[in-house]
Amino acid sequence: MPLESLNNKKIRMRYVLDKLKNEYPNSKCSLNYNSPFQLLVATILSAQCTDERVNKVTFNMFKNYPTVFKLNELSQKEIGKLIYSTGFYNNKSKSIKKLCEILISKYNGEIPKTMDELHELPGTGRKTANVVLGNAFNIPGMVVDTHVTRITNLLKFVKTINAVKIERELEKIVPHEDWTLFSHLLIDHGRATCIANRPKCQDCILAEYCPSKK
DNA sequence: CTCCCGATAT
DNA sequence: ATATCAGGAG
Repeated sequence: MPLESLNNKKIRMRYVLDKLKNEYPNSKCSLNYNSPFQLLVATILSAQCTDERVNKVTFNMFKNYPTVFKLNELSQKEIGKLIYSTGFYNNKSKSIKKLCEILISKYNGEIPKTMDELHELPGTGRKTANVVLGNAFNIPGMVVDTHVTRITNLLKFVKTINAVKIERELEKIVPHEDWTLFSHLLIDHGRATCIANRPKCQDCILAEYCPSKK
């Protein structure tokens, strides 16, 4: 019984992935970065903030402070000024300042490549860690953000808003090689069509697979 | 669960 | 006015 329902989800997921890949052939990370460190910082900044705004902030920030060593020359307060417009600037600047210190003292300025090590870093939860693993190091990670949470629930692939549970469920359903791409596809679709609180179901390419279609 | 929090669209 | 934006920490 559980096996049958899992297989059904895997089959339905193949159709959904096929549709999404066809609709968003160039789907990829929309944060701008030139190194694993920059991606980590940009992803921390992206909490409850549009990527567009993060890119505006990091454009100037990474131009003047491109490395962990350069950025660490700034105080928390100075970092806070640079990232102010992304919101939560107090928490984020505190995380980034401490992040720089730990990366330098413990990792010789490099970015660790395991979930456990990344997750211990300030401001770095599983979502951020998986973004870095997948996009900077090509290590497949299931990123569960606001779009993935919303759309996988609407599609009834999962029935929970617990990010870890969603991650575990999706890892069973989505092919391993597509884990990183999957979040990018859903983010693209969430921005273009399956928009929070006003989904454009009439224009949705997934409508025939969506139990929540209006 | 609550708090952190500015920018933007509706 | 209100909801939402590539969440994380306590």
